Amino acid sequence: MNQNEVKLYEARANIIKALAHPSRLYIVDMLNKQPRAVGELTEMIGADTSTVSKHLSVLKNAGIVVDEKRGTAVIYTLKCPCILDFIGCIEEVIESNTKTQVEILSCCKTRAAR
Amino acid sequence: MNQNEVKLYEARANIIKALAHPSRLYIVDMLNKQPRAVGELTEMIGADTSTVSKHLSVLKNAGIVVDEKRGTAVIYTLKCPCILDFIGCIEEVIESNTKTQVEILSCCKTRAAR
DNA sequence: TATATCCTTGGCAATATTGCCAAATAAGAA
DNA sequence: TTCTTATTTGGCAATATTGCCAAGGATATA
Repeated sequence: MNQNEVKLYEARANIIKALAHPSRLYIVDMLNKQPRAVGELTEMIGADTSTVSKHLSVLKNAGIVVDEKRGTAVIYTLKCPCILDFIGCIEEVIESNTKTQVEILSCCKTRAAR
Repeated sequence: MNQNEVKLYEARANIIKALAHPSRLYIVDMLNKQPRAVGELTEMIGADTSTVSKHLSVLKNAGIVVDEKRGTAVIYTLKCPCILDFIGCIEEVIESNTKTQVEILSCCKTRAAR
């Protein structure tokens, strides 16, 4: 890896890191349906407001969401809906893993039956 | 978030976490071109063998790659090529962020020129 | 068997992430 | 202005990640 490659992969990793948390993935899913205020998301997630606010700032810094003030509230919106294709791929990996598990289990069953 | 939702988002986050590292993203890119032995990847990355081996085991545990022994070597192969669509999306986010930066800069230039 | 090669694992220190509480800030309402 | 609501920020302890070194398999070759 040369310097430029390192920079490229670091840039990618930084965005992926922003997604690498259950609450933040949940937020992305929720914002895909509609923009939401911090308070709404906080209630849906069931964590401290400050925690959710920090999660949102991680997503914002990564350029995944944008915010907009409306009165005292702050509305967050998903900026790149392609994030969801991404999640489709993750689901494929999960399914593939599950399939592998099932195969392992059925293999053991067969052997035990002999 | 109910219990099942928590489990779902945790499962997704675990796979995304496995991708959230520059060296591991590089490995995924390299394995997309062709399967590789640990030693080859180690040389390409320029880290300690043990470090690369641990990165590979993270990817393997997440179900993103598979390994296969060949003599003393261990060949790793990308299991889910859809991972790359995923990276396409990440590139979109990076480009979008860059665009935003350019806009901010050009805005400042305009003001400075007045 | 001995020896070399390739890879994984254990251990550990440095660093980063997470989530809560408390305090600060922002904006509208009284 | 003062009060209230909505959100962000600072601080901190608990936890997780990272990367090196050293040691431990596993497999081929002499």
